Amino acid sequence: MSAQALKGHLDGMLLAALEDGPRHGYAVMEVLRAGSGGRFDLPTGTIYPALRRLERAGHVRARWSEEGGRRRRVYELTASGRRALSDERHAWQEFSAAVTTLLGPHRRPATP
Amino acid sequence: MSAQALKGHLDGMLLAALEDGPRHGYAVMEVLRAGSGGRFDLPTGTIYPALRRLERAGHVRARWSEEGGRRRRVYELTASGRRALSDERHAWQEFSAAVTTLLGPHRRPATP
DNA sequence: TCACTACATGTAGCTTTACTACTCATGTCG
DNA sequence: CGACATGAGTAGTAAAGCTACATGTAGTGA
Repeated sequence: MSAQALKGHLDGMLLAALEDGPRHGYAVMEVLRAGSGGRFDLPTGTIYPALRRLERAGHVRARWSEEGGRRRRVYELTASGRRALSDERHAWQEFSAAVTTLLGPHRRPATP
Repeated sequence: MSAQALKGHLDGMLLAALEDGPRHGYAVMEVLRAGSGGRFDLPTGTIYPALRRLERAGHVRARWSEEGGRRRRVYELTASGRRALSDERHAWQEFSAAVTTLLGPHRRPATP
């Protein structure tokens, strides 16, 4: 997977990972890894700053939770986050359709 | 379209635009615009540096052409460029499948 | 007990890549 | 003549993910 292939598409996936309920960062990381068949095995240096970005943007709300001596930062979608997710889904459909069209498949010239 | 949605995917599309024969930069630009239904209306500041990048990488070969007082820089795929295009197509399929899976569609909870 | 691994969060600095905002030049159409 | 499409290019900027690190707890196996 190219280094910056997911530039601009990560936020949508993070929001989607939070759609079914609040999750903490590490869990979000595993959702991405599992849901992509291991292709998106993102380092913590990617995931945590991205979540903070979404928090600053008002798309998620965060709180600390302590369970069994384990502190976790739990993120939850806001209304704005749901709207953003919907927008991202729409944008992704348009984007991926356009790229798929432009990228081929290679139609080899007819040999009559 | 999000500002840097195509980070990392542009090169493949440029290579694809050159697959059916040599083209100059401006023509490549129009292939992307037309082929995306107007969604990828990229500024020259994006397209020309990108083509030079591909040239440096050895994926395209460039030459000057003069027609009717109009100088054009014509780009052509190299063997390495064809390999790269094939790789990009494969990477795109994996990538887009993973994103599509992760992004949804939203399965709303059953209401029995 | 000690080491190692999984869990859990985070930051500083780097790199890549596309975008903005220009410059320069020719041909054509009103 | 002026505006616009064609055609190529650069300098500087911003964004976003990655690398490499720091920090700490809990569990597991030797």
